[in-house]
Amino acid sequence: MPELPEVETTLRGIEPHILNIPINKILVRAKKLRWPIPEKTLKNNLIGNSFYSINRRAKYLIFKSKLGHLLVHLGMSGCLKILHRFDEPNKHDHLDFVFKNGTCLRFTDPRKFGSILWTQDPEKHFLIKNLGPEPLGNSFSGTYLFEKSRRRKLPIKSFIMNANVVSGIGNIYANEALFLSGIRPQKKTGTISQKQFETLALSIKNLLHSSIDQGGTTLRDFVSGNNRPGYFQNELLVYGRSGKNCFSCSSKLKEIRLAQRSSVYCPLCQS
DNA sequence: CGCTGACCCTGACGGC
DNA sequence: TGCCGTCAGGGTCAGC
Repeated sequence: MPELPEVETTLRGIEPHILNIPINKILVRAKKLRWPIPEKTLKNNLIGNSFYSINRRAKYLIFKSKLGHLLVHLGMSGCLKILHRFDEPNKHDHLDFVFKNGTCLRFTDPRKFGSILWTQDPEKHFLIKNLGPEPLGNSFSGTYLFEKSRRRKLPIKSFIMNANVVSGIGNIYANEALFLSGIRPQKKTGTISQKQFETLALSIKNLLHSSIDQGGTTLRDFVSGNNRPGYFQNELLVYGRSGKNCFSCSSKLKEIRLAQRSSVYCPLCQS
């Protein structure tokens, strides 16, 4: 399941196989995911047309074509795969783009929390326009977080997981980044110093970079677009390790729930 | 405006 | 073996 590095890995995996190849067929097998799939619009605009680029914004993939743009979000359980020849779809294979050369781009999503949408102007789309800066971009920094955080009372973990503050930090990386920064997930956002925010912003950038380098985090059966699994799960320090010993000080890691998401931290290393 | 909790959906897993 | 409750990597939205 996709966090930002998985989405980036997916982009890099599928991009070489589909750019500038005309689309022959679009097969839609689900009526709706998070929102209804705009089947007619997709067919009217994309059949005979092709994608000239794919970009990522937060966890959205934007497939650009000359008539408009396809917006894809993988939700909790979605993935995109390249098939070099057409295979019979399984239960949760909701959408296929079949290209002129026989390549098939297939969207699979058991939980149907993903999104398939069409837009003329991604920057103005309601799901994109309020997103905060990219965590790997230049405008995301400790100073930015500090200024945005004053008088905020919510837990720091909820703050950095809010896509309007910074886009693309999911539960795994929020837990990991707070551990690396020595900050407890439940600490009130407004009480955190500028220096701590500098550490946190840097931790987030380092974490995401190294995860992307390793092809993302694979839990259960996530497979990137080029069918290679990621290896970052071997490096997780706190996520999924509740009750186990801290790698740094050997204390027993604690788990609490914040906004219905599991939050694991070291009671000694994080304060 | 800021924040919390309910909700969308399917599948896996543990306890009884 | 099956039934039930809980949990899962995301995100929106109503309501206080």
